[in-house]
Amino acid sequence: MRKGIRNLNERSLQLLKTLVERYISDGQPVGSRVLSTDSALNLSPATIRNVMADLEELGLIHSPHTSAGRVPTVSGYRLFVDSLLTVKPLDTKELARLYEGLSENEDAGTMIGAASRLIADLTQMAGVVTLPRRELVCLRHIEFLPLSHQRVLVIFVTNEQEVHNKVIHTDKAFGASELQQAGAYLNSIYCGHSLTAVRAAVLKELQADQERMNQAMLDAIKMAQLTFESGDEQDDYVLAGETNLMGFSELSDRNHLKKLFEAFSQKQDVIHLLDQSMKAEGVQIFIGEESGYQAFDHCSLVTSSYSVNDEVVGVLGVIGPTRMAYEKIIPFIDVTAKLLGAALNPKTSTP
Amino acid sequence: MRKGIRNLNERSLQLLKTLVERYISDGQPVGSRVLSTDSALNLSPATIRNVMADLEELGLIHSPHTSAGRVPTVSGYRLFVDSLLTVKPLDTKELARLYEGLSENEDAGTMIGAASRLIADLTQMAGVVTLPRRELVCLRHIEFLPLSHQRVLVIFVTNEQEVHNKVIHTDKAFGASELQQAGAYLNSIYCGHSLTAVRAAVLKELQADQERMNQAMLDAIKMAQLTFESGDEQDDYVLAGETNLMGFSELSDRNHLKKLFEAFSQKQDVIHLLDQSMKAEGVQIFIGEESGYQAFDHCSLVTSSYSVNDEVVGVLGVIGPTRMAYEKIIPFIDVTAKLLGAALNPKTSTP
DNA sequence: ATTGGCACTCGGTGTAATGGAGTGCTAATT
DNA sequence: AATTAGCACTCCATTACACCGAGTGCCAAT
Repeated sequence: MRKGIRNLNERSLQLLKTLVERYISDGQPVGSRVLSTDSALNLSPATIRNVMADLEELGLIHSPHTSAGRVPTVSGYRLFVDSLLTVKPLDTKELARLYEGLSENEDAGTMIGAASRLIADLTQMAGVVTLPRRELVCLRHIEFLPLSHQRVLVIFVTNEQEVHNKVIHTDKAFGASELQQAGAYLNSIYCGHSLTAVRAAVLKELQADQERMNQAMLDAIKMAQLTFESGDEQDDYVLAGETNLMGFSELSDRNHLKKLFEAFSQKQDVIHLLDQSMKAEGVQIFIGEESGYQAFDHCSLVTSSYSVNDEVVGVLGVIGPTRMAYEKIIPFIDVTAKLLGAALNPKTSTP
Repeated sequence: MRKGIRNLNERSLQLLKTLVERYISDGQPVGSRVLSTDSALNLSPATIRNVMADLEELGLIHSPHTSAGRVPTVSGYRLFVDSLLTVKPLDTKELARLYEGLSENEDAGTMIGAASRLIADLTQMAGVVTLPRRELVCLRHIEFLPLSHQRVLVIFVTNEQEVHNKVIHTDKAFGASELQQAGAYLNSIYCGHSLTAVRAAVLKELQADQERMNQAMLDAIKMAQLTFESGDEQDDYVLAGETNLMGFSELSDRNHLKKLFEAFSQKQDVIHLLDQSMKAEGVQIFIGEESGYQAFDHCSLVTSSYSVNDEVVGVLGVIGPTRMAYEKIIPFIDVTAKLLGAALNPKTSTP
C-alpha cells in the first residue's frame, strides 16, 4: 500500500509545514516531541512518529542519524515553498529602507548597485542583480576615434548616461574627420533606436542594394555592424554581501565555500542560473542541488525578474543557505524587483 | 647580561634562518632535534635549545605550548626577510609565463587584469594590482553630451583607448551644438597633455584675465574645470585569486577570513596599504600585524611599485598567509613589476 | 662553551563510560 | 481503524582517563 505525495492528507502536510518552519528557525533536527507541542494538532509524539516515517519514505524529510530528529530534504523544502508556505508581510522598516534606497534617480549602474547592497544588508545574505538587458537600451550617441593600425575606438552612449566602448578593426585606416562624419551620419539616422533595432537595420542596409549609398555612408554602416555585431558585451551582474555567507554554519565546509566563491568570480554559472529565471515572470526559487551547479549544492537562490515598461529586462535575487526564511525572503524579493523596475523606468526619470 | 638583537652572533642568526625556512616549508613548529640535523652547524639539540631560548627571549620565535617546537614571530620573519633571506632565482617556466602574459599590447585595463591573474595563478595566493595613477595619463579626446536638468555627460579618452565618463552639473543648460563646440575647442588646445597639466592650465585660465576669451571659450574652460577638478576618480585595484586564500589552514578561522574578504570588498584599507608602498621604490613587505589593519593580521603582503618611463605609477603585490615562501615571492614580485611597467610603456606600445 | 642525561610538561589519540534525545515497534486504548 | 502509552534500542555527544611521544629546561659532566 504505497502512498504518493499527491494523496498526503492535510495533517501530514501540516506537520511537514511546522517541521520545516521549526527547522528553519532553529537549525536543529526536529523530533516528534517538539513537533507535538509546536503543531496545533494535539497529537501525541507517537502518532507524529508514524507520520514522520511516512514523510521520510516519501523523501520529504530525512534523519541525520537514528536518534536525531528530522530535517527537510530538498523535496521537502520544495513542497513547502510551493504549497505550504504562508508568506509574511514585509517588515515596515525594511520596506521603508527599500523605498528610500530605490527612489533616487541615479543612472542604471548606480541603482543596480544600490539594489544589490540593499538586498544583502536587509537579508544578511548575498544580493545579486543583473544589469538590464542590452536589447532594451536605446542608442543615444555614437562616435569613433582613430587608433593606430586600422583600429578604431568606438564610444557609444545608451539611455541616459551609460557609456560603452569597444575597439574594432577596420579594413582600411580612417582619419579623424572621416570617422567624425561617420559618427554624425549614424547619429542622425539611428539615435533613439534600441540596439537590437539598430543591429537589424544595419544588417538590412548591408544586404540591400548599396548603390544608392556613397562610400562614406557605406563605411559608417560597416563600422556600426562591427560595433554591434555580437552581443558580446556579455551579461553581467553586481554582487554584494558575499561575505555574509561566511557566517553560516551550513556553509562551513571550506571546500564548499571555496567552490561557491569561485563560482562568484567566474560569473559564468551564476549568469546561467540567473538567465533561467529571466524567462519566467515573478519569483523563482532554486533549492540546493536543484540548481544543477555543484557550487550551489548547499545554497538556495530566490530570484525575481524585474521589468521596465512591462518588459522583463533583468533578474535580481538573494543567495543564502538552503535553510533560509523563505516566507520572508520571497515577498521581499518580490517587492524589491518591483521597486527596482519602477526606479529604472525612464518615463519617471525624465520628466 | 641582556643581549639585543644587534649583537646576535652569526650562529644564532643561521639557526633562526633555518628555523624559518623549515617552518615555511613544513608549517609545523620546529624543534631542536630537526634543527640540529637541518642546519649544517653540527650542533647537538641541547645547544640549539639554549640558542632557541635566547631567540625566544628576544621575541623572534615563540612556542605554541611547552612541548611543541618553535615558530617564528612577526619580528622573527622581519629579521629573516631583512637580513637572512637568500633569494631564489625565478623558475624558468614561471618567468616564461610572465613574459608571455605581459608582452601583449593590450590596453592598460586588460594588462592590469592579466598581471593580477598571473600573480594569483603562479603564486597560488591572491594577486593585486592598482590601476595606474591618473596624473600620468594623457588626454586624447574630450566630448560633452547634454542630459536633462543642466547636467552634462563628459566623456574623455586617455592614453590609447581608455574611456572615462562623468556627469557634471552646469550653471545653465547647453545645447548639443554648443557642447560640441566646447569639446572641439578643448581638444584643440589640451589634447596630448597630461591630466595634471590640463587641470593646472585650466585653473590658470580661470584666474587669468578673462577678457580676451569669448563666452563660449569661457564655458568650455569652466566645464573642463568641473570635469577635472577633484582627483575623485579614486584609486582602484584589481584583485584575483582571492579564493586561493581559503585553502590555507592558517587562515582557517572563519572570522579572520570574513574580515579579510570584507576588507577586499570595501577596498579602502587595501588601497591605503598599497598607497604606502607607492612611496618607496622596489619590493616592500608587510608581515602580519605590521600592516596595522586587523583584517591582515594573519597575512603578509609583498608589494612592489611599478613604473612607466621611470616614474612610479602603481603598485602590485601578492597577499597570502604570513607563512609564505618569501625567498621565491620577493624576486617574483620584483620582475612582475618590471615586466608590467615595461608592457605599459607607451613608447613601446605605439611603434 | 658544549653536550649528555633526566625529569617534566603538554598536546594528541584511543578507549570506555555515561547520559540524553529520539526512534521503531508492540500492545493497549479509544 | 486510528491513536497512544510503554519500552527496548540506537546513536551521538560529552567526559574521563590513560598513555605516548615530542620537546623542553636544567644540571652536571666533558
